Amino acid sequence: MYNKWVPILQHSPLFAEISDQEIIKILDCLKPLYKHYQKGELSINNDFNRLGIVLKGELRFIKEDAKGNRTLVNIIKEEETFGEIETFAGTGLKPMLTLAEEPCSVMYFQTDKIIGHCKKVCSFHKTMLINLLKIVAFKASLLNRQVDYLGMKSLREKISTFLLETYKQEGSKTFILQITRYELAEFLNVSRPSLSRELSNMRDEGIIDFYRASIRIIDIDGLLKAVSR
Amino acid sequence: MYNKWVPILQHSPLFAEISDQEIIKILDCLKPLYKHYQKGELSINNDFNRLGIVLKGELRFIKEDAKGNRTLVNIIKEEETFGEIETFAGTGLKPMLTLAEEPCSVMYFQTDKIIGHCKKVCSFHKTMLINLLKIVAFKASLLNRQVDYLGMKSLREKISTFLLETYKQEGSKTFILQITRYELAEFLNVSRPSLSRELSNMRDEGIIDFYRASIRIIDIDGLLKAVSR
DNA sequence: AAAAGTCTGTTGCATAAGTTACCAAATGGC
DNA sequence: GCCATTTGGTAACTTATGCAACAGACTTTT
Repeated sequence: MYNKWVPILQHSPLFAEISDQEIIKILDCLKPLYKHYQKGELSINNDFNRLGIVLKGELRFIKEDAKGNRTLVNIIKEEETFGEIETFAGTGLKPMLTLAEEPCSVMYFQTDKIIGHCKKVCSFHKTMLINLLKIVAFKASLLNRQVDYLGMKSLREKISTFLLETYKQEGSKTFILQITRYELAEFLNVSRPSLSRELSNMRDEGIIDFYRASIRIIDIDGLLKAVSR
Repeated sequence: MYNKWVPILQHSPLFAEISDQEIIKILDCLKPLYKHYQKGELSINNDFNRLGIVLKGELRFIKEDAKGNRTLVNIIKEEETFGEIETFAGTGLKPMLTLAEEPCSVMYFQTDKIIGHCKKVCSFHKTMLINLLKIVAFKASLLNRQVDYLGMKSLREKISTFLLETYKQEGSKTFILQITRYELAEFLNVSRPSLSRELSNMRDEGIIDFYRASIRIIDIDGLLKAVSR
């Protein structure tokens, strides 16, 4: 019954280092729920007491406020998990909307079955816990990074940090950004015109040069100066 | 040798649901390093590949930028752990300074010993992993909350959210804040005068009343209006 | 009780960033 | 090749917030 999904689960970080046979055993043991969302289906996810993994399609998490304004919070794609943090932190959960743009299949694991002290201490169960630990830690480190960015006082500092980070990653002073201005502005939590304005200022000061997505860092020290508050 | 610290470890979330005897077994198995920091000792923590737990005293984590400005990032107290996120996420670590204001004892566990596939799958080892998972998930949920606050566009929204959160928690429209204005301003990532100014505005609008640490919510809808963007 | 220190509110001023709008350059469909 | 759409830069204007400085209320020390 579950076997159909093993080839997909196999590639999920949740089942890293776990063989096909073991995955089947785990599924037999954890008895996950299986849920299918129709194309365009919008549902309220107010039960966060379980760990989800998207098997097929993608699931969009949407926040809706009292006025009915909707904000896209997250997109979970195939093989990715969601709900780990709320589940294991045991903190209050914010009910959210989920939207399936395309048909979407999801498997849900009950928390207490994962965490519960089932006395048969199977080694693959332990591996799964380690995988979960890595997944949650990784998400936490992403949040950490986001907190760092959001906490910066000036737009100049945000931009400089971002460019230095990209530079370090790319290994070259010239690179092509993989995100649009709008996305970058959203990530830095500023408005797009403000971002463009400040980028232009930095260009006028001879710190960087750019044309659309391609950026060239001219004066590294200029960037560093903005970063070291 | 390790036994001395068992009464302290016992109360740490890392060893929740684990008996004294089992703790000793775990220590025997994981062979943690033991380190003592002198009063006032300042060291560079550039080796984040291990999980720390403070046994005695407290350890301050300090960020230092190129210009030498120092910012207090975190204070880890007795029985609390640190370094889990960086350790298990396997992400690049930011070297930080650690400062022991008082004499401070710390135990370090090597990551690979916790995560490594030692074939003896002891049940308490599994419990420890679950505890770790909960700790990291909880820290992630705190980060989540912080991201939410930092991402808000207006100070009014930040204050309103904070007051509504406190109201829900306290169960009364009148309560005493347990933090100073300065600390609240820092948490909301605004300047203290700006915070005071906006609080006063809200008072003038009849939404709240306050005197120093004591706050009274008068118009819940006024708060909600600011929250629902 | 006086003095010193801390916490908080208030004000005026400077400024960074949001907003809106518009245009140009690229991209993609037909 | 042409039109529609997306993406990005710019400018004028408004506004929220930071900053610096001061003053009053409370707290602690002596």
